[in-house]
Amino acid sequence: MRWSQLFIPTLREDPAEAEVASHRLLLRAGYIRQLAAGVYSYLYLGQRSALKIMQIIREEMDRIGGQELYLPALHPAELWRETGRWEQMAATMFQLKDHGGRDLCLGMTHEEVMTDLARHELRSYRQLPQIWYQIQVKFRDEARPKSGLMRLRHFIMKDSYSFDLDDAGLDVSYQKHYEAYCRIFTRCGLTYQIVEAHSGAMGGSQSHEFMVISPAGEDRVVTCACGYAANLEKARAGVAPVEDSLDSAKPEIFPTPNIRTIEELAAFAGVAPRFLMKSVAYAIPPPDGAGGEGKYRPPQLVLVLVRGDHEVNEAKLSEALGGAAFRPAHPEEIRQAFGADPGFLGPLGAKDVRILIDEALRGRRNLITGANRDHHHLRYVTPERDFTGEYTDLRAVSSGDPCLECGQPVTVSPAIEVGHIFKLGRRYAEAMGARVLDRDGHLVTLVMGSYGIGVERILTAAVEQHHDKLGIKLPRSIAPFQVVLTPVNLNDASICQTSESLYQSLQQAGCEVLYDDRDERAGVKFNDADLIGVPLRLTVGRKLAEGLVEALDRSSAERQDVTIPQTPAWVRSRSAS
RNA sequence: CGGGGCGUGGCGCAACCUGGUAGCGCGCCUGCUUUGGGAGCAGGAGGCCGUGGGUUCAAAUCCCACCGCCCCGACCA
Repeated sequence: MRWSQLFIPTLREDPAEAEVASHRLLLRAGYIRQLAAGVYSYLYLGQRSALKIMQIIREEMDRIGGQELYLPALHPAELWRETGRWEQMAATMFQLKDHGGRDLCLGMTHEEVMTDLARHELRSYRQLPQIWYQIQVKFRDEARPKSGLMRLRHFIMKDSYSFDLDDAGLDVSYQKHYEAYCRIFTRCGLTYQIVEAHSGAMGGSQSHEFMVISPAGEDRVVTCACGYAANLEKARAGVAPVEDSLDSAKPEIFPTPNIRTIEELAAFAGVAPRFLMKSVAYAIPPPDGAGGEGKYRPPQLVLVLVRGDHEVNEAKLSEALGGAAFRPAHPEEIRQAFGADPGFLGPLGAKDVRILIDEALRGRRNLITGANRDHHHLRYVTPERDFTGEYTDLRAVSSGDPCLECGQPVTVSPAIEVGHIFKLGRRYAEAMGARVLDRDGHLVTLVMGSYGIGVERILTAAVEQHHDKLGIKLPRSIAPFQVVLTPVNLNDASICQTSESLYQSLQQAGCEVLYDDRDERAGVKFNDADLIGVPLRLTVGRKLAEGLVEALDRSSAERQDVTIPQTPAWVRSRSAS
């Protein structure tokens, strides 16, 4: 392609709204332009990269026997009501009405549509297993789109769904996806980490996420040198033992005027935060309609106790509460149940409150905690002796905690989620009646898996992992072009002629070549080439008299002179497939 | 949804506080010169100052409301 005829709107300056590197560079390099918050147009270069990513995904999905479909993005509400997700997902789903007032939505994922297809068409165990996938736009009304292509309201996802007769079949389909995903992310040039994941609102028994460690990431992963890796939502770790005083004193109230935070309390009491017990109050609202007409039912309050220097992990809390919806308790509710303001709460004397105690507090004694009286705390509080509750794992792991597998300190790192695989089990098939006859002629419910990859997130993560001050350094496999041909001065007849003929021969050799035939000064061309991230650059100029072009590897900065006849072969030897 | 910031030619910004015919850099167009890391000179095009209302002789500027975008938090498949 001749650059002079292409639309590659590079920007000399950083756009003001872009903060993270990938967002800034993709805008500057002319890959994308914003239409609205979380909605982007993919321009020529961006689309070329996206198509390469999608092709890699397609090849690897086909390789595990996946069959590509294309399903509607516009869904009738009834389908989502069948699984209860019309209401459950309402906050992030684009819901709309047609002229006749019928409820519709824009698909945020396709479990319902795929399962609908399966229940209508799959009749017999002989048809199983099936893996169906699509590469489709998804819509999510994100509360807060951000960081360019990192969190979008409108994005491309490869989503696949497996249908098996039994759990053993699902294990096989899941494993195939696991391996396909490894190949996909490796081929895209990403350094990634596979972590145990929380399956959240998707439901299901087992789940892994494919994460790219990056400061721009929104997720947090816990990793250990021994290989343990998990999403922070799910991660577990040990705690270093704490030496409590062996004093057998009874709880004793003491005044703590205006001391509301753990830090203030620790300083005031002259002890480290690990000797404090933090009390966090949550409320579980009663289900709608419960309790009869007009009868107010207060929410169930839950007091979560963690060590002073620990944080509550709400994903774990959700699990501990059996998936019930919960929220931080309101100040009035707290006053009602505890008789004190937040900051002075504790487990002693709380009325009608369920108490959950983090495992890290097991066996501790003589702790300091709130007295349920404003401006007062208690010391010498010992769990079991002074109060009781349910022990469970509720805290967020932090860097330095000992790994449960090997005892070494774990690390918490920010990461970009590029892929997620779930064992869904029978949840959707059961709700929607997707069944087949088994060998014995019995109707059995299908066992499903669901597997997603964010196409834009691969591009974003690749830019985050591969860039420098000058611009993008995309891996060859997903770069929009393999090589940029840069004549230093087109007014020089021999440079011009050589470049033209080199352009022809590179094309004939099957190289994806971007020919910078613009009437620009060399500096402009070099800077643009560096910015847009084409892996190889061929400079036609100074050394032409010796019959040489200068080759540059953008990534390694390695330079090499190549004779003109050898150039196409040299490029091909360094190009992706 | 809570907190903060910002909206002025394509991009980055100034003018706003202290009201009086809108300016700078980059980019764009034309010509000449130049040509290996974002050239020089000369000439030129391009702006409902986010939207609506109000105050005023007069509003980009002051007041009110709304919309949009960004950041932090909450939320998140």
